[in-house]
Amino acid sequence: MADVGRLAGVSHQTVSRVINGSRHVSPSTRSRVLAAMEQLGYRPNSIARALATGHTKTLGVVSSDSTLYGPASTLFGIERAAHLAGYFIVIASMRALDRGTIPEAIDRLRLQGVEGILVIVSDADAADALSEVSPDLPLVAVVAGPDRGFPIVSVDQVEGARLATRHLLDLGHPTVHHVAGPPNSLEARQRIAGWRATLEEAGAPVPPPLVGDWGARSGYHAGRRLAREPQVSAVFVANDQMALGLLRAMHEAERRIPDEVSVVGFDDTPEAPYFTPSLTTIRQDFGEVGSRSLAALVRAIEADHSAADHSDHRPQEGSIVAPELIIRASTVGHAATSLAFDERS
Amino acid sequence: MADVGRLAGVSHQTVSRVINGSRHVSPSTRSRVLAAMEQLGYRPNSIARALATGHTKTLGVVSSDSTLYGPASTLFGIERAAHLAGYFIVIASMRALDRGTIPEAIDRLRLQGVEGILVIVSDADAADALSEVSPDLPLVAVVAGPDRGFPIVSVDQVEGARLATRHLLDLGHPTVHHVAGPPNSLEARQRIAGWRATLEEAGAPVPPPLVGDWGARSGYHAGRRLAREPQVSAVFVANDQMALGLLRAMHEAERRIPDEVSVVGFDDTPEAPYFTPSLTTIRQDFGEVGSRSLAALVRAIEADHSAADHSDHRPQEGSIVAPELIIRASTVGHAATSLAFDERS
DNA sequence: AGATTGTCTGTGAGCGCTAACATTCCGGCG
DNA sequence: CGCCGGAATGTTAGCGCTCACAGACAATCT
Repeated sequence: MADVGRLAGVSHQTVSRVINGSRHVSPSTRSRVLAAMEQLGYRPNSIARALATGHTKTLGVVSSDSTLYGPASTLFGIERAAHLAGYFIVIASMRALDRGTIPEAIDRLRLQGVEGILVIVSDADAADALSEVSPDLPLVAVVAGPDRGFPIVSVDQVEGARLATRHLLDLGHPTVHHVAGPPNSLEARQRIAGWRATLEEAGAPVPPPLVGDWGARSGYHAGRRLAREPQVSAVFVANDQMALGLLRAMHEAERRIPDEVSVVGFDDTPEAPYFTPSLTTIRQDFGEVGSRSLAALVRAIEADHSAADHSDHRPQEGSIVAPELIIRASTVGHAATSLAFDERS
Repeated sequence: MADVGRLAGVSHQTVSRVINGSRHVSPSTRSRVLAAMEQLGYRPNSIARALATGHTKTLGVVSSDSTLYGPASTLFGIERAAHLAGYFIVIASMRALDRGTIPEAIDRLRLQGVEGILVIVSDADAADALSEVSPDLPLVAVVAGPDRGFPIVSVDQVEGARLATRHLLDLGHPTVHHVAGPPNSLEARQRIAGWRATLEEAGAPVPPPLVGDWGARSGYHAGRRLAREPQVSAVFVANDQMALGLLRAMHEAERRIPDEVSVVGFDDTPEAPYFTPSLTTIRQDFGEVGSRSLAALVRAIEADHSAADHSDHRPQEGSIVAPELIIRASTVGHAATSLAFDERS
């Protein structure tokens, strides 16, 4: 920087002013400095700047290392939004999102100098552990469920489950069976809650939900169980992968879909239209969740910088994204909802 | 740090020595310092350390923002390995991996102070652009194809395609049709090459490959085309998602699988066993690719630190991971390869 | 005994930048 | 004509840490 200044005939501080776009630099000086920077191939050192300013322009994302469609999509939504906002994303993934690993990951990121943290969390225990994290850093959670003292952004899981269940009831099914996600998953719990509430409101019996682990395999096993029960006519499966397994099991058992059994999934993965039959499901806009959560975090950070009172770093504004019912052939057999329809959209 | 030193009755430098595990600190001093750190809640500032040492312990990953199974799995493999090696990962994703965006992303990361860069690249033009990136930073590419002047880690795509094609030929099919990935994808090209070479070696005719875009939808359209041609008895599809679409199209056309048409996919996504029928495919160990590429990068960086000669930052050691054929019901109908088999493993 | 080695600790400088204040210069005002 | 204020620039002092060196002291060797 001093070299640039020397070449341009100014002080290092004026170079700094040019870099930071200060208004108090004359146009001629500015262009001389820019030329000198160009000539010397100067690149500002963001580490030194971070040390001097205390701002790293870096955010941490804590995530499971799962390659499930949801978390991965959310992560990329976050990265895109961060890029636009001028922030970098450093990731701390973990095999298991349990009570212990969350604080550890947050600590790693804190040491690394991030200005704020986004946690993509599904496990209930892990979410509880979040409340105990010391609030010295802005933090936003992408997590289903009730308020926990920091901003939350997520898709409305209860509403999604309601849409799915109501759709099946509206089709005339006496009740709707449910293949749930793992018991520790907050999303799974919320989907159970939405499903149950909708059945109860309709006065329909509430069969015991089967429990899966999000994987196609567990959906397959649930499907085998359900296929054996002749009265099962409608199933709401808590994600598309499990729904795939269930479709497979129904196919093996020669239970025709949707004539004998209607199936609704959750997520609307890109493959869902190409299942056999194509899957009615609940679309979640993960990209939107990612960008909204990032926006909330950036707001919190920038409020923090301007606020004199640095006591509470946990702003309250969260955001709920609405889910959407996508009707396909696993619930309704007629042409308007066939593949051809999907292909147009 | 000075405060800690004062409390422990030593200089700041001794505190630094304790933090960095220097051997030249007496046990009693060390424990006094540790106690003082604990008492004051001291956290070392990694930014300041990075400024002083020049090492940020941070690596950049350039990746498309796709949520395809392959790139996402590789990314998490990288993160896991980086964690173990004591490095942080900052990601720079991009919508389109074309010629222009790669250098831009690398520049962003460079400014941010990363010590090395991993590029997960599929697009041929983007890979070409890589060769023009100034070699002032260690760089490892996760990319299919020939040597380009920097270390490459990938799965052997040609071999994978050979395994798939040979498997189908061994089953007695006169030839094997191919649904390829997008023309710009290096993986797609390598898979075409392996498929074509295997057919030619066997003296089988080489039908023109159909072109897809990795999405299930394009596989579906390819499937509709192929289903119309009665002589088609074996299809090698360049990834599992497209294979799903193709299975769907065959099902609609009432072409029975594997009796009339045998299908092999590529990737072995977690869902592949639950397609209808379950999909024979080529397994790629993406996690292994991730960790090997990280290891190669870390080696390059650490060689760099110790080497007096800082002229060439492009070590030549790459690594090729072997693919594996997973036989399931889309090519062989008998019991040994049914779901039950998969479930055991 | 003196010289030599080794261990432990302290001192000062500086990594590259920005914040705060100081200075210069200029035009416009009474 | 002198004074004031604002724009442009310079000066100084850190940000929190590590590096290179220097010093103190004990143990070992000749």
